[in-house]
Amino acid sequence: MKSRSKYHHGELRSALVSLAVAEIARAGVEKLSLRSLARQAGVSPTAPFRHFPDKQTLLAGIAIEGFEELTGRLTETSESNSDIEERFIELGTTYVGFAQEFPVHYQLMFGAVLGDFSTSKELQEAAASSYAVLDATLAEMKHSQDLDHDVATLGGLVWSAVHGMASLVINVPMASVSTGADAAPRQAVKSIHNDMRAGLKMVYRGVMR
Amino acid sequence: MKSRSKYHHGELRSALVSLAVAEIARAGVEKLSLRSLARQAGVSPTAPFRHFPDKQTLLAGIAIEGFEELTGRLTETSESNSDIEERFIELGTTYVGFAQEFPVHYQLMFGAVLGDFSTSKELQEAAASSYAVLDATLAEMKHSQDLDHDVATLGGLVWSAVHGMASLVINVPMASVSTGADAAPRQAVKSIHNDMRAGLKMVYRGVMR
DNA sequence: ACCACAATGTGAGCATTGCTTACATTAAAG
DNA sequence: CTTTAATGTAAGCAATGCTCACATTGTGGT
Repeated sequence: MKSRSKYHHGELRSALVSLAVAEIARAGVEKLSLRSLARQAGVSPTAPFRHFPDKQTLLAGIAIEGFEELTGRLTETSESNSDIEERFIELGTTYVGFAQEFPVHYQLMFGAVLGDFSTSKELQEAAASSYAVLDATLAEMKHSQDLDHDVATLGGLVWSAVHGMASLVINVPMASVSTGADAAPRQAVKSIHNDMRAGLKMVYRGVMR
Repeated sequence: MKSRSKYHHGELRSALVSLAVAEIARAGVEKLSLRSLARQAGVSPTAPFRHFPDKQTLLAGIAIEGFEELTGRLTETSESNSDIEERFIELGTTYVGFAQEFPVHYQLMFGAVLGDFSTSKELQEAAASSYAVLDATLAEMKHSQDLDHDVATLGGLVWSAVHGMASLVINVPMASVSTGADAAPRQAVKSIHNDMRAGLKMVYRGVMR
């Protein structure tokens, strides 16, 4: 039960994260203000500091939340696909799908705003968990398929392609550029996005013998 | 000749851009301060506003500078490679090479910090120029090679892979993560980076019939 | 050579921000 | 039920982005 007096918010931490994500989506990370978040949450300007030592850590919190969600999705995808090639491809679509649904999180997870992850052990671990799922699949492929390139190179290539797709789907700076004759790039992105499975298959076959 | 009195800086605009790039590389875009730049340039705190209406525009200026440099490099690469496949591959290495040498610029050009490009016509045009070079090569490939996929999809795939490589080479959040057993991702990136040509060839062959 | 004028830089100042420090209230544990 | 840790508040400081009124300088038209 909740006390009538709202001296204690009760869910401030998670409320701040949600509000921050919404604010970033609306106005960009550049104009995010802790005080504004506090106002929206109906709390004093200094209350947020009881949950995050500073602004950076609040942002890191969003990234951590993102990695946790991503890890969950990747794990689920991995477990529900026994065929290795199928799994490989589905992991890619899951990855890009996540980026689509959580653009703000993704941007914090892979953008340069957060700088080096070394400042937060929690962040490092959350990120490592996500990559562990991908690594596992890669390792299995190494044994179950005849690759003509080492797994490291394969991983880099695939990761590059998938990560690139995700980035483009999110940012698509071209959305504003391609208004006329130069609409090709945008269509390209849209196309590759619409037919992600085909795209990954192409990469896959470029690597396999 | 320069007047002895330095009431007028003379090169303030470009000086501010350089200083800003250095500052971002050192401390991140989050703690960039116009006043600090002014101090470093030895001018009053309000002087920068004579060259940029606001902070965002200063950042956009960096991105524009980046697109100009990139366009120049891509053009040069394109002109010095007559063979189409060779050109295709070299464009990719040039792209990633640029990202490596100008990480701050790249981050502003393709990150989410700048939001929608629609705020600056100059930015839109600078970006369009860069993509024009890639589009041209893609269009030529369509006619000189037998592709089993339309050029739009091909463009998206290649752009994704190259852009992804560039992003990873720059950010490599893993640089801090992979300190122990999970060093695989980093090696993957390093490998794909070291052997960029081979990587692009894989993609290329995945797409070609 | 002059001088009006646009370009560039200055100084003071305002609202807002991140963050600190000292204190208040509440929830939880003993 | 009391002690204590968790959580929130109030006041305040230095720094920032930006505006406005004013100063200085370079430049083009006569």
